[in-house]
Amino acid sequence: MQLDNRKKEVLHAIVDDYVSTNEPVGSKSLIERHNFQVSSATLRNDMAELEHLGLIEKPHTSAGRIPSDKGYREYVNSLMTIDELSPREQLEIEKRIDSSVNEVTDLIKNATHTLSETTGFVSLAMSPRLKKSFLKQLKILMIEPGKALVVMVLSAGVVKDKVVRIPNFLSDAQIMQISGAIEKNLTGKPLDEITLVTVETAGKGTEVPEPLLKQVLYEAYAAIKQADELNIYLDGEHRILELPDFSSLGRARDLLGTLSDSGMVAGYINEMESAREQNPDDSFMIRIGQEITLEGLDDCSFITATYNLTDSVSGNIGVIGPKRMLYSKVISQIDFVKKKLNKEMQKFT
Amino acid sequence: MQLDNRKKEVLHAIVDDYVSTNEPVGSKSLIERHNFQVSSATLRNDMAELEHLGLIEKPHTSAGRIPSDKGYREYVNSLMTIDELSPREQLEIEKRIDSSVNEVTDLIKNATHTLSETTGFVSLAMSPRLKKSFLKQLKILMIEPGKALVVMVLSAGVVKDKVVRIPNFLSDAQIMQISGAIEKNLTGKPLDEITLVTVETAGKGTEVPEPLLKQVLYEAYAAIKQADELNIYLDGEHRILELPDFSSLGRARDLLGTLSDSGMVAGYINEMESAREQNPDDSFMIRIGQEITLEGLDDCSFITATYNLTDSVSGNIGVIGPKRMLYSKVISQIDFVKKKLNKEMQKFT
DNA sequence: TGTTGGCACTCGGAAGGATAGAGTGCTAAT
DNA sequence: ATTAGCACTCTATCCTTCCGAGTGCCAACA
Repeated sequence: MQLDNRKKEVLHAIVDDYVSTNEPVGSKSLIERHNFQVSSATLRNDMAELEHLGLIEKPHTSAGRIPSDKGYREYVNSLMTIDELSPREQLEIEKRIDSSVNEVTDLIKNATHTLSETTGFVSLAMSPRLKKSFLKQLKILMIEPGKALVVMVLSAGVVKDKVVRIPNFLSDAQIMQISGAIEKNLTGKPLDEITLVTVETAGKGTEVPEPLLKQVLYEAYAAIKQADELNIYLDGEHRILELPDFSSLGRARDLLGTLSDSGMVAGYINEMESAREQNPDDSFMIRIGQEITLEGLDDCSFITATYNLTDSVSGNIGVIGPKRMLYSKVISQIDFVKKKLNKEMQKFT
Repeated sequence: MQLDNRKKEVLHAIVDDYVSTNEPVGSKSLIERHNFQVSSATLRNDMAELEHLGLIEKPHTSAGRIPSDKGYREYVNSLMTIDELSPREQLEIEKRIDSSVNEVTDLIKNATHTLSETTGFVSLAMSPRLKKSFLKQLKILMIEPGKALVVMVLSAGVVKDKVVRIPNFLSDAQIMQISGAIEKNLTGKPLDEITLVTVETAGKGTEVPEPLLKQVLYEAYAAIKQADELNIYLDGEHRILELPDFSSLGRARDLLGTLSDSGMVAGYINEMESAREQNPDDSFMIRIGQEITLEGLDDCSFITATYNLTDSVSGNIGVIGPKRMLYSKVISQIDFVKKKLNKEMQKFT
């Protein structure tokens, strides 16, 4: 994109003004609010040019201009500068993220909630991708005849469990034997290398008769697989209704409808994440308007950062807000929450 | 409330018409849609009377009438008849509630989701009140130095756990000893009779030095207390935006804002539940419009039923919808979901 | 060549009637 | 107790008008 300096400034100013006023911005008000050393006619020429390039557009003939998706994109990529949060703001966030929790999940929910409160938008987080983490412990506890609890401790400091059904007449001792065998043989293996076959092999040494053993092993396998399922934590959905951008109701409905399908959202985030991994420079994933392929999010921007629980185990946290947002501010808020999250997570690993 | 038969019919007809059309209903359209053997003028007199009694009201002078909260109340208490769901509808619900889950919590979430889909409203459930259930098992598992998992199995067939911090240098054997002592002494005690003192007494017999022991016991106590905390499961919040009654946006915002505070909602449901326990005849709790003391729910009705996990352990499931709803239908839907839930829950106990 | 003042033109939104229609309450007759 | 008839009320809708912010373009200028 070849833009001379003044045109860049004009685009910058248009985005700023539109973000703060929610009104299409015209050449005259641009002159009034900013110190351009040229006349409004000159800006009009520049604006015509910017419109020609598809960076801004008119809602109708005799209105001012608003940034297009492409305009926001240019703004985000090359125009804006990101400041650090003020100490006050940092403190506020630090205070809200309760560091006394004992489980990673609670910490993430906490951070998500804080992020929604700080930005005023919908926030969301993806649970850590645990595929690369490995089993540190696995115990099967008898709950009652026919029912057991599989407890797994993962290298990332995460504890997962699942109630499973087992054959009625298995004894406590038998279960412990199986449990021990699995633990002995699978400890240290990354979750994504554990298959049904691996588990069955691991259980070979025990003296439990074949069909019963097989069932328990299958349930253990299912529990392990469930441990690395991804979860989405959403927060502050109601805030979307407070934004003037969504006063149209239909928009808000579509958005909330889409968000209620967490499988879809998780899929999309994964997609974004793999795109980001191509460019490891980007520490944020930013999708603006139509760039988002989820239904009902055309008027939104979707910004996430990647947090790290360990080197190989990461997840995402971010917000969904209107395209018309203070990008630099929101990005630094997400960034700070992410950093705080990373810091707190070290305690668990 | 003294109403002659025709006036009852008139009120009934007004509610029915208003529910189905969402328009204030006038005397003339009443004649058209129903077989009243009298003239519209007569109905006008009746309607004036009903208005005088506060059962219906006019949005403005020259409009038809709409039911007031009191009118809906009268309708719900004495006018409507509740039909069973059709076999088709029953089947639909049976099919949606997945009975293959292994945990009570999943079952409840499942039922809540189904209820929202069937009614088209926001649905919600309260987790079972476990105070009266008793401890069947309690195990403390060492996760790593300084960290342990407290696993509890309750009489109601519920498994709860919590990660807790413990003194770093406690050995596996010491933990097992404490765990065994607690289990031995507290098994069979209802949760609401377990206090910090009870737990501390239970731990007396062990050979673990005092301050360390005390810390572990405290953590165990906290885990037990956490087990009977109440949770709210919400579903289908976005559906509220599809209802014409909430097209005003402000209403929807307030509603979703209130619902996002689950502590508040839980408190309110508990309040309703204790009111219901005074009249054990009522199998439903129905609150209409202003009867609801939660902020932002003045245009809603709140209907819940009580499900039973065991005789003494129960929770609630229901919906929040617009006052203008098909009460009889919604009530039978909730009732059926509740019955199905009760049936499925037997598997767990 | 880039910049500027000037000007005619456009269009949406606010403001102000006018009108239709559904509904009401009241009165007098049955 | 019920009914027909009628004058009255109020909202929702449609039209028109009008204002003003904003535009594009042109001719003049540095």
